[in-house]
Amino acid sequence: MVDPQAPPPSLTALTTYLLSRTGKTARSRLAGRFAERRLRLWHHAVLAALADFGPHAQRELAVRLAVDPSDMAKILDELAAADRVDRVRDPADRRRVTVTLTEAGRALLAELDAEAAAVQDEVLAPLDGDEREQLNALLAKVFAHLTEPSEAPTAP
Amino acid sequence: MVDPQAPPPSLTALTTYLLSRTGKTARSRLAGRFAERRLRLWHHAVLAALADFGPHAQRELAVRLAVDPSDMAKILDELAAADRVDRVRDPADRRRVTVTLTEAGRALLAELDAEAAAVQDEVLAPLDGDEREQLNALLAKVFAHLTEPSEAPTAP
DNA sequence: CAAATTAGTGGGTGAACACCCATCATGGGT
DNA sequence: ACCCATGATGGGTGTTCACCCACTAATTTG
Repeated sequence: MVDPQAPPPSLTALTTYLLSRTGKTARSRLAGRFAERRLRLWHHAVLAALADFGPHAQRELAVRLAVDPSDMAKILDELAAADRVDRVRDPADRRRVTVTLTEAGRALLAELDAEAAAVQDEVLAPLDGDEREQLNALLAKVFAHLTEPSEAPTAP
Repeated sequence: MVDPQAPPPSLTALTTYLLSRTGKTARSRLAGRFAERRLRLWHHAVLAALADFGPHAQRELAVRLAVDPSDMAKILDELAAADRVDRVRDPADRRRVTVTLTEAGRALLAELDAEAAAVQDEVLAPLDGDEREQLNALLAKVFAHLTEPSEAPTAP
């Protein structure tokens, strides 16, 4: 009795295929949970960035997260409407808007972090603690390499 | 001098985040290469399934790859137009169409496999042979678990 | 002070994608 | 023979997503 749903072995033999598939389901499971709160993954990313790095000018946030500034404005609209962030004009440069995490925002972030951890537990269920560390270390290496593609020589 | 593009550490600490990001770039890099040939990832998957499992009824192909039958028809239209597959009506059941890989299809598959391997080499560049094996083994475990979610007890 | 630049915003576009439905031909069951 | 189920197909829908342009307000530069 062979599983008729089994994907072709020549694909499952590809690490990048497994990477892509598992990454996609992890992503979509978390997105599904967020959707119940009328939130998307970007909301989480923005809150996390604010918590990690402190207040940001809106444009800096957009650059950091590699989002179009126009899209960032919409994301912040939604977060601000729920009082998760404060947007105040920078008095020194009144074009700029400084975005700050509110207490409610910090609370929401904690909940979203918990959801993310729960999904991670689901996805990584078959791995024990050691294996999870290994996986994380390997992926961190790969990710670091992907985000720093151009390694310019240190200087003439 | 801090990289303003660096994602929040609280995200990069999540294995699922790394999984999702690296998977996404692997996917999109390969999709980009395929696009130069006017192909999409599904074309590769279909060819691989035919090579791995031999001729299929069209519907079985759709079920196996979890694609809507209607979309499968379109994919096969394109492959058949380029003579990569043969579609012949099953004489025993003339509703069915048996899909077979042609020689040209096999040749194309070899090229696409090579592209996939090349992308994989790019993505996994920072890992040595041992690490790649580890990563593949870990992901295979996770993937197997994700594709067999409901483990029903063997009998009442 | 005029001109060019930058920050934020609103609106719109187009590709990719997964889905769903209606239709037609065929086959099986009664 | 008739009715229902099935395989293939064409067409269409809605969503998500990244991206881009135009506009306003504010600042910097020459």
